[in-house]
Amino acid sequence: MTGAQPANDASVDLLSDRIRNALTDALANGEFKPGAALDEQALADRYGASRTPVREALRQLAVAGLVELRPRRGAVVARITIDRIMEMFECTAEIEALCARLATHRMTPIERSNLLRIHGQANEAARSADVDRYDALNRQFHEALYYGTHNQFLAEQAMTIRERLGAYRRTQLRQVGRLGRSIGEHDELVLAISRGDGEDAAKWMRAHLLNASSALIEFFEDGRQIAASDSPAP
Amino acid sequence: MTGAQPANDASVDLLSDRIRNALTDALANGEFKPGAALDEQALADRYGASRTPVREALRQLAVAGLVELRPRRGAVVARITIDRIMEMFECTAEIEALCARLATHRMTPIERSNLLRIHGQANEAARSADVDRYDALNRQFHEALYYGTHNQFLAEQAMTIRERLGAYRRTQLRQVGRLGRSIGEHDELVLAISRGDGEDAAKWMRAHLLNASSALIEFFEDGRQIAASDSPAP
DNA sequence: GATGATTTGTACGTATGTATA
DNA sequence: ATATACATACGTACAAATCAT
Repeated sequence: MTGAQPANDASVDLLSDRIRNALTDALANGEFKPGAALDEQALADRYGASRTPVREALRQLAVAGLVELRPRRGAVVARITIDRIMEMFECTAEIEALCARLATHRMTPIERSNLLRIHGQANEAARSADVDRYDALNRQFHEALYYGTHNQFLAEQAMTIRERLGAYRRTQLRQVGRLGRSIGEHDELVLAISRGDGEDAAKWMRAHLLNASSALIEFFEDGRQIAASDSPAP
Repeated sequence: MTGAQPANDASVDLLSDRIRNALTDALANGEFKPGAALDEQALADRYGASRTPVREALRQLAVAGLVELRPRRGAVVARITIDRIMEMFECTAEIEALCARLATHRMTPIERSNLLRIHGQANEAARSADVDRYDALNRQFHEALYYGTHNQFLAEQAMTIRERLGAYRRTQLRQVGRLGRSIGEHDELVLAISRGDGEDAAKWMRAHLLNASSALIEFFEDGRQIAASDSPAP
């Protein structure tokens, strides 16, 4: 569960790569809170390496948008505003809607039946309220649509954005009732695909993700902060 | 002309940043051919620095997809197949179509009139067959649409992809007749936006970029290779 | 296939700029 | 406001792997 970098993923015998992957996972899991300082020496100690590969990993993560690099002032976990999360959700919603539209016409019969199988399993997981299992199947479902576009580049873009939203997506699924509604939206999406109606599939996918977005925003406006703000008192 | 990295673009007093920017430009201009080896020491000499900042720059460019990093075997300019370029063009076409649709409804009057102004200037440049000027205005035109979506994240995504296609886009514009057709397509797009018909604007934008794609493919299938292949004889 | 040359990957040292007392 | 402490940025050194012969 690390990335959509094109090649290079093969041999991960480089320290800097291992550190980058470890940090990516840690960030996606919310292990480091937004705004938290990422001290090079501390990370070097944590991974039993010198500062050099840590620095390289941090620079790479900065390009991917996961950490913020302030020249000569160190790296912090990317601080993110609610507005930006909303922007990211809208972007995801539109790109995944696009994937749904293209995949509707391009999936092979095998891919289509695979999608249905995943959807069925997700339904079961939802009935037994197994959030973690549903989360995993949900990801599989969306990834099946990415690759169903038969456009590898687009699929990578979609994956990358989805990964960046990962930490926020999970909180949202745990809201009461959200899981059931999510399944319902998938139902409609799958029906539209089966009908071969790409535009309608896109519409349902967009609605699905915008609903998830709304759920998240409500959740946060119920008093919680997103970033552990460290800005000084005015 | 450097990038869509969120923050950090402010103070470029870091050597690694300057080198990264210089390399980005060099790559976009086709100064280094795909598949060409990027020797760390050679680049360090070229930029009057040590290998350390060069390495950091290369790692960053690898995340952005501009160079390919083979562990312990050095970095090469990202090799790209025609299929992948087609995928990238389709992805750009769809994402820019999306931008056009959103921008149609979201641009402020000022942004709209600015778009029209740029379009007018591009028309002039096209009439005088000033390809370089047209190229610059064309970029402004598309960027105006990105930011017209009022979704900063989406705009950054669009910019990043556009940059990655930069080196290939230019060759395509120099084909006979392509420039005139490009203007005609912009005309229709601008009309649709003025009418407030977002769906139609999206349609024209998609067509515009897919045409550019076709032009490029024909160009390459006329005997030219994309990557200076260095694979060994079979 | 073995050996030498070249280049990468990592560690470490030092200077410069930033934060803090 | 000045000085001290500290983290970063860059350079250099060396080990290990790749390549060329």
